[in-house]
Amino acid sequence: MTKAEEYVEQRVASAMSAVSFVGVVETPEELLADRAYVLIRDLLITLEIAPGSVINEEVLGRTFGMGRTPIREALKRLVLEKLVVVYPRRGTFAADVQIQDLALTLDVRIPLEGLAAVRATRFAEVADIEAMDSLLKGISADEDKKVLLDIDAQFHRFLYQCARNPYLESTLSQYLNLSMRILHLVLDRVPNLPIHLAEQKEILEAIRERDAEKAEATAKQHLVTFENEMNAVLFSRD
Amino acid sequence: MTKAEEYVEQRVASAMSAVSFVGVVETPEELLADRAYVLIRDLLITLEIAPGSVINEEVLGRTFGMGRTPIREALKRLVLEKLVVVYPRRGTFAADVQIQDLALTLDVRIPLEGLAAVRATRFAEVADIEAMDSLLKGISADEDKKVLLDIDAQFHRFLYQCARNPYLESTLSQYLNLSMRILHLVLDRVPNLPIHLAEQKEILEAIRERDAEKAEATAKQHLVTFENEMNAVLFSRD
DNA sequence: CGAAGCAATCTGGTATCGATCTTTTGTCGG
DNA sequence: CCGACAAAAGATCGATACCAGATTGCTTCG
Repeated sequence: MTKAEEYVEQRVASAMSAVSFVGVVETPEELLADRAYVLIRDLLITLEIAPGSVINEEVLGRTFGMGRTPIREALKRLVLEKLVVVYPRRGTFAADVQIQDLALTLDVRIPLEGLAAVRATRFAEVADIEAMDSLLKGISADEDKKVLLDIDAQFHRFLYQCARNPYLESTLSQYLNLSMRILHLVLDRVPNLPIHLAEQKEILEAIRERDAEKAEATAKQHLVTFENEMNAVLFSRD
Repeated sequence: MTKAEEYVEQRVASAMSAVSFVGVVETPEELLADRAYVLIRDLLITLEIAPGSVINEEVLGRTFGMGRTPIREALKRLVLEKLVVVYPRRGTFAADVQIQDLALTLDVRIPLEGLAAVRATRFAEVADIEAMDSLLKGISADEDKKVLLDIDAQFHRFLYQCARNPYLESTLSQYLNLSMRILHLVLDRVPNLPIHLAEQKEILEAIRERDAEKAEATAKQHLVTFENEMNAVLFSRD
């Protein structure tokens, strides 16, 4: 076993234990390919599999206790989401993170999140809004960064669901994954996540008031803020 | 072999012969899975595989002269694009076309096509614009509907490429596929495709003049026109 | 006529073979 | 002795064939 393999296996093992309580051990009811997808995706997003590193199908399969087929299906899916790159008959790699990709993905995300916010003002149910509201209110700004990040992702997924458009939801989810990966990349250098929390409360308020224009504007602004912060961090070091 | 299988096989065989001149027979350089993806996708878009009909992996594999694995990978990809539905351990089916899906997909497409048009005004090269222009000019409005449809798709793909954003391009391509499928559904009832040709010329003109605002507006309007036409046809029969 | 059981069928997953690319090693020439 | 080219070994994904699990539909028996 090479050093790269050992590294991956070690990282994967820790991730497995972290999610082991989610799925029941003795019931392989869910599809192995789906399980593999979630596991590998999270390893990529959290950078536990570093960008550019080698991904070996057999090693992953052995680590997860499954064959190569579910792994392959998961990887093919991740290729479409641009988190993984496969060079035929050569190897599979975690996709590199290009700083220009931040701007490219946000170009797409910004109008779509705006659309999602507009639709949410029409379709979000009061109960959902209140649930999200209490979640946001229950979080103080001095939480752990990982927690704040998780809340951030939850809020966006909530927004996508409230838009009641499965196409929009799945497209935006993919882009959120890409953004989360970039965020993890500079996680220790990003200064203030609390501001995101405030902006999210503002978006939620606009949805509650059924103010489509305000919801769209604040949702877009939320991403612009994010982009500016990222650029400040990314280009200050460069 | 069931009747459904015979039907699919027959349809597939005709499609194979239709594209056989494209790929060289003796050189399996390209990946079989990619070839299978394109073949099956086009069969779905052109409705040669009817919505709701059964898709049998083995039958497709035999028809294409390959095993089940490439077919499986292609189908998994098509599931993500929502052209195919798989019920685990039960069967695979061509996704149904819901009339509401037209509005849902266009909701997403409209802002993104606008974005693509805006970006195209910045990044499109003169040579590309001229090539597209001569293609559009060379087509008269009384061409065969299938030809006009193909031109329409080519124009959109051209727009996506000129936007110089691979994320945007791949996302929009998926939505274009879905739209093309709906278009094929009502192909014999849709009245005037020539108007699309005129609108496309207008979009191209805006790009040539580097008028971002006009390009965005006309690109969006192009889709609104499409939506109105579709709705007129779809709901008039209902 | 209804329910239980069996057979057929299809996808999910594994193991294996094969093709291709990379790397290493060995040889030859300078 | 060193460098370059060539051949062979290693590694990885691509594809196939086979087996297993699950669901469906039919058949048969009460």
